[in-house]
Amino acid sequence: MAHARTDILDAAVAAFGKKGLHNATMQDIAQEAGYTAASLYTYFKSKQEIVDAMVTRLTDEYMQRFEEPVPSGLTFRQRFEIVLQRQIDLAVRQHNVYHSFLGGEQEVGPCAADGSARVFHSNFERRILRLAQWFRDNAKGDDLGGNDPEIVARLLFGMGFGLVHEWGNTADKNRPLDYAPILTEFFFHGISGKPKTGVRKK
Amino acid sequence: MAHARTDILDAAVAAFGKKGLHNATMQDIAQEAGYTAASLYTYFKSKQEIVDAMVTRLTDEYMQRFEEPVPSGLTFRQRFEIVLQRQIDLAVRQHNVYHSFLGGEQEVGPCAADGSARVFHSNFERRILRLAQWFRDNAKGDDLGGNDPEIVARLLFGMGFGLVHEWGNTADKNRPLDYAPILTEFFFHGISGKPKTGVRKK
Amino acid sequence: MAHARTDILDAAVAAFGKKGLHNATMQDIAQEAGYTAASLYTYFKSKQEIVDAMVTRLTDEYMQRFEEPVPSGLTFRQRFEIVLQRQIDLAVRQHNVYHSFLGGEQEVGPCAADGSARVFHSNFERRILRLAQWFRDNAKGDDLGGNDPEIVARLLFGMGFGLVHEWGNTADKNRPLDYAPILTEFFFHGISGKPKTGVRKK
Amino acid sequence: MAHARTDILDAAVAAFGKKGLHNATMQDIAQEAGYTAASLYTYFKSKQEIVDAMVTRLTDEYMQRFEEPVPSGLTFRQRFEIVLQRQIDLAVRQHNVYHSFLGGEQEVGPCAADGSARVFHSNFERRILRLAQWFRDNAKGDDLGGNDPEIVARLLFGMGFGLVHEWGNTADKNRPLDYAPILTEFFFHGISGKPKTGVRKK
DNA sequence: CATGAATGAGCATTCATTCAT
DNA sequence: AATGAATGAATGCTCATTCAT
Repeated sequence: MAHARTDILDAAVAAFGKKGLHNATMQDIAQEAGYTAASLYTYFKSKQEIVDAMVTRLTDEYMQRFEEPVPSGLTFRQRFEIVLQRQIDLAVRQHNVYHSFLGGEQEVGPCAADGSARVFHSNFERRILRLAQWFRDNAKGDDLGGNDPEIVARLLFGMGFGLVHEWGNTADKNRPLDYAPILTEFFFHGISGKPKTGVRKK
Repeated sequence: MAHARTDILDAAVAAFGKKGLHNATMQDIAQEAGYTAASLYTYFKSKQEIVDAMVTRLTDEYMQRFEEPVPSGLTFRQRFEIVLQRQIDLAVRQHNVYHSFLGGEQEVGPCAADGSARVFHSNFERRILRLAQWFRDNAKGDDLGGNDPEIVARLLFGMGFGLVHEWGNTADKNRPLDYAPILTEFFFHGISGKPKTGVRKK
Repeated sequence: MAHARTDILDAAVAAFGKKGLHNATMQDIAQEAGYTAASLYTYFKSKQEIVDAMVTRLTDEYMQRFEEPVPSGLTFRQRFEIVLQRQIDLAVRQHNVYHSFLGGEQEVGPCAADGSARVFHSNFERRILRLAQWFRDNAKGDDLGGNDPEIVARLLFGMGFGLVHEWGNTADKNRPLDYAPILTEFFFHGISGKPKTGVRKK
Repeated sequence: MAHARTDILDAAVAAFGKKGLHNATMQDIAQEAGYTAASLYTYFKSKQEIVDAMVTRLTDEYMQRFEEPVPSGLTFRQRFEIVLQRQIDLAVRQHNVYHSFLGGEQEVGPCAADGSARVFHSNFERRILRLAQWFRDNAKGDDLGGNDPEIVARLLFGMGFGLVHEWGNTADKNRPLDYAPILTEFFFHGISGKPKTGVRKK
């Protein structure tokens, strides 16, 4: 049942957020979901599958933020701010798994220890790449100041990560979330700030 | 013997880099170091102690980069570039543990079960805080454009992390490492780049 | 399930009886109980908990022998013989753990290393103390010949232990068990035996 | 060197007294003796050999107490008291290993686990048997009231053990040690005490 | 002789996973 | 569909013992 899967995934998010990917046991997830550990296997074939499903769902939400339409006729910076805000909102919702998740701790399944390389293109990377793509799709002309979209994506994503990181271990969800303006301003002009108008800067 | 401890720590870095903090067993570390698992206990009391020692060593190296003297008479930006370059060099050397390490995977030590909350101020945070302090010590007047040093530190550290992140799973150490100029330029002026044009700026 | 716990405890008694408290492994107990070692953890949290439960059960049986009612209107010596016989019967049943158990091998639990002295008032002592209490409750006037109940309890318990001790390493359960009269007679009159002769004792 | 062996045996007594036969490691013994663990192997082939040597020494001391001459012309009871006092003195000196030692914890060597029954005729038993022999050698006529010497030995030895047992876990060596009269009186007449003279006992 | 260093053999314990009910 | 019960496979850690120096 699709509904049960959703519940379990939610429980997994909670459990992983509390204890980390490894320390959270099937027991933990089950408890959080109101099931017994054995029952989880009705819906998922293994712990790994739960992790994968959770990761996919998390990533899908992220990817989807880029697909949602943006009002037309806006400048690059305006579109940037809209999408940025969306992602920050998402990060807030995901904050409790943010680390376990983005850290991309190289999962090595019980039997994968024998070196069978796992193509685990980290979520961090996947997200950055999608962001880079967004830049390519949206930044025209000199919008990026001539910078490589991927580099720019890395820088921006990293900034967001740095800003958001401290939430990781706290339950302080009430944090002022007006990070969008800070990020935007910094992204466009660095610490120097926008050269406001002509003669300024005496 | 101090030398054996160093070897083991190096082995631990390698093992953790390959398999992650949890998946790497004492066996793995021992093998990497040319010992048997039991032998490690001659030099470290537990796996946790190895992790701690490794973390301490890694963090110490980082912290030390800030202490090393900088030629006098330089502008803020010049000093910034010097320290930045140092840290990038370090990151290159540490790159294989960068994730396990910075991710700060919420270690739940064997004894943490009894609720004694371990104030594990993540390394990520610790480093950011040190960087913020550097800004406070070195940025005078309008050097930071009026921005909060901690926020700025978060943004910069995050950028560096984003840039460096992709190294994590690769062995490609031959990467062009001229990230310093990119970071510097971006840090000071964002994507817009330095306002080059004439009349501006008085 | 309470029944499985009982089975395991029985198995533990057998295993500890054969190999001693330390030498008997979880494997041994499991085998004796028809389980695998891992399964024991479904019913007991640790080996120590098995030991504790076993000790408690053993001690409870002993203590209970004192609570069971005794026909009224009997002399001290008659009551003594009844209770003594009960305890001997119990000792026969418990004989295979008698030593490991009574020896009270100073358990150093895994966590006792931190110096938290465990007041492990040995079972031997506990039993003696209970016996002393029985004397206090049942011996009136000159019944104890003016002797300290605790001393008397020690002497009696010791005698029983000495008599029963040889069973320890043998499977010879068919031993003549008419120890009660011997103990009783000795307890009351020592080797000299009851002064039978005529005029004495009015 | 015989002297080193003695020191090590003393250390073993101390170590075993503190931690028990199993919990005391070679390390512990070595430390107590002022050696390193490896050095012990210069003098003893194995831990088991240390245990055996210690046991032998302890038992020898016990046995010897019976060999020492007793003034001639004494009554059975007088000789009894002398020998008893000697043994109590010894017990005091040995008290810290008394339990581990007498309990005869069925040592199962690392490789003996396969059930190869070890004929470990417990020290407890050996001592009792020696005591029984003493009775046979010294009790003439009706001295034992017609009781079987071995039974009597068991009872007496047990009494002594019961009396002495509480020392086990304490360091209270200053205990009043006038147990000899108590034991003697009890041994000869039980709790009833000696029928002092004729008409007594109205 | 003494020991620092190293190790093989074990052991308690955990956990993802299976399966009969 | 749900679970109680059971377990195989690991893993961190301990310790008696060996041996080159």
